Amino acid sequence: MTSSPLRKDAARNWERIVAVARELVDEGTPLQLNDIARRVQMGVGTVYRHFPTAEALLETVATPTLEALVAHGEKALAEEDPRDGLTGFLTRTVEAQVTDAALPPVAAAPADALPRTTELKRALRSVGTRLLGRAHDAGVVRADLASEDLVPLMCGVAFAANVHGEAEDRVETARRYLTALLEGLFIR
Amino acid sequence: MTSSPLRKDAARNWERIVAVARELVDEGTPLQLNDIARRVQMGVGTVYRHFPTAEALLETVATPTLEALVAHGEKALAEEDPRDGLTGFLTRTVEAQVTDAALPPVAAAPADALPRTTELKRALRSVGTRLLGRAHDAGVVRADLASEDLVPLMCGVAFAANVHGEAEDRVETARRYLTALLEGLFIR
Amino acid sequence: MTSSPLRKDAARNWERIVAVARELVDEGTPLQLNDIARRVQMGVGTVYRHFPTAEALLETVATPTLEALVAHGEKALAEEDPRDGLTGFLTRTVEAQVTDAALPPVAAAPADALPRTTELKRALRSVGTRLLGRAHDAGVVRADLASEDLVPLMCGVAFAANVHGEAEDRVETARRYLTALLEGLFIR
Amino acid sequence: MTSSPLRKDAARNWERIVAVARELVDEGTPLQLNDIARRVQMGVGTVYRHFPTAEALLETVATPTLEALVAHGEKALAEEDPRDGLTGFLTRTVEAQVTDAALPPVAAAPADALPRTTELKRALRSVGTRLLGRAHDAGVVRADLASEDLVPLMCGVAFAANVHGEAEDRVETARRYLTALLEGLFIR
DNA sequence: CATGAATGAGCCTTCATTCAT
DNA sequence: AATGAATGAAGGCTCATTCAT
Repeated sequence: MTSSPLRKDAARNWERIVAVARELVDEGTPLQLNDIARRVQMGVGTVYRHFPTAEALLETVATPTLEALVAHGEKALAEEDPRDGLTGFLTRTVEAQVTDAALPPVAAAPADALPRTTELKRALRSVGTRLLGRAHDAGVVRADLASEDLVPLMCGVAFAANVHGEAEDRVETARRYLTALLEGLFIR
Repeated sequence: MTSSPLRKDAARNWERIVAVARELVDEGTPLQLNDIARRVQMGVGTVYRHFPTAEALLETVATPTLEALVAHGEKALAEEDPRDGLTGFLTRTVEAQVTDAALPPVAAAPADALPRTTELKRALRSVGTRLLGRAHDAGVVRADLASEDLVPLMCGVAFAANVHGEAEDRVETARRYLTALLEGLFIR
Repeated sequence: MTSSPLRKDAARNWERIVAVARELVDEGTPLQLNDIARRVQMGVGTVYRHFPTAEALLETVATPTLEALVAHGEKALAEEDPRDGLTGFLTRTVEAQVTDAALPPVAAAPADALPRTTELKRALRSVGTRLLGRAHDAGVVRADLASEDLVPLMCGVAFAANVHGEAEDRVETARRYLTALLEGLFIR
Repeated sequence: MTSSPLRKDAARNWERIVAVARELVDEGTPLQLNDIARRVQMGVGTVYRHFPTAEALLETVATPTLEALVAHGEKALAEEDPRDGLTGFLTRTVEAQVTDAALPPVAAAPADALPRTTELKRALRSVGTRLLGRAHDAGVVRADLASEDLVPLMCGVAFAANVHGEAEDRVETARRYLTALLEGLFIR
């Protein structure tokens, strides 16, 4: 009844798969479970057991980033200035989207493959809502900006930066776009 | 032998293909030349003769909208107020992107399939540049906003609206997002 | 009842087609009637009227070379030495096969598309037979060498030279191979 | 995960495919992977998994013959008379080319699909070179005959025999042509 | 005669998913 | 649990040939 040693094996496999998937995402290669199985030297079946779909794997790859964003958001709630808190959070979010190719599709997807993802996205919206609420309460933000707009807007900014150019200054560009947008969202 | 404007029957086929493609685009179905051939009851070869790739067809579908945008842009140059001119143009652009599903992929694509598309996109950027130039000259717009940013930003706004919800209020949402952004772009 | 002016047109078209086909053959491009129609700026139908199949066109392209070979063969009959006559003829034949890419397929084909080709190939075999006959009569050639072997052997030599290398020394190589073969065919 | 020599069932499929391919080759039908899949009653994917291209399959079909030729060549090295050794080897080679329709395209192809084929062709050239070397050393062969000429010449002889007639006496014809050629290659 | 649009069989290839081993 | 062979629908594209204009 002790946790069998297979557990360890399985865990290692899981890690290997995710690691390789991360590499593929980083180099812009579309995730295909067959392809991954070959690269990690496992049977397709094994990969499928761990990740029933490519989306599930992608979401898993994106998870750490999502977690970090949530964590950052929580911290931002401790900021003195509501405006700075919200700004910092949104900036981080946009940077993450532009930096981590796993994020945009996960963030924009209407449906999730993993419960964990749903949970994290909810948590993210939740901090966003709270941060925005503080800003609203302080009267520093446009009244017609709802918390449901935050994610779409961040996706939009990241998307715009990607359209701008495939170059390496996308973070730069994204920040510039976000700055302009925030300028419009906040009340002076 | 003279490259005539297309024979009557061929022209009819061309129209049928484009019409069906437009329907598919509207209902969100991805364009596939084989699929289209089946639907229009023509041999695949016929469709391929008219449109060598799905992109070419998509661009053809998008063409009227692009033309309308360019036309509107030209008119906007006649506006008294540089700010109104630019705003009107960008609004139309965003509305078009949200309204016509053929536009976003064409607008965001780094390469075009048809010369006509390249031409239209160039024309569009051109009016945009001129409208922005007037605004710059009048000192009503952020100095760091370059004309190369216009297209990406409009794509971003439209994308954000699409992420927000698949519902029918996307135009509404897009306008709202654009308003906020413009608020940030223009100098008060 | 006078030969209509269309004749002239048609003749010019015919020439254009053959000229372009020759170019294609020379550059190793496979002959496709559609392709050719585009290049000569004619309707496919026109090309088809002149040449019902690609083979017919290829044979037409090969015709002048075949005629030259026949002509040379006739002259070779006038040579004093039967051996020299045959040798010269075969050398020319092999050179032609290696030099003119239209020849090998036509020579090796079991069936012809054009009567003219059949005629020429027959004429060629005929001179070959007569030249070989003279050599036989003079007792300078292996008894088991039949006139039906001449064409295949020349095709074989050319083919060998082509296999040897795609380089430009194929004529050279072909001559070397033919020399060796002739050494074996003639009696010393 | 260890690249095992193939699972039992997979091996059976492999054999079936190769067997059917061999039949097709023998009856002169061009190899098409889809066609084969249909004939062996397997999914196309299965055939593609085993043989990525038609060439790979063709080479696989040709492999046993190539192996036999190499084996024969090795034995020929043991022959007393260098001339007999070389003659025997070349005869076998030509016979194989005329007998096995899989051989000519593989032999004449400038590039190979399978490493095994490259290996075998190299081995074949190698024995050829050694056999020719012995003949050269014994001074029984034309000085201008290089080992690179062997393959082309054998291909040429086989080709000539095929041109001669599609009949069943091609082996006969090929032998006759080879005899004549050898007569010219060896020094009396 | 010339034109060239239309045809559509036919070939190639990929990939998500299942399932026997 | 792991494996990886098998599947086959699906999509892409070409090209020889016909025939209405």
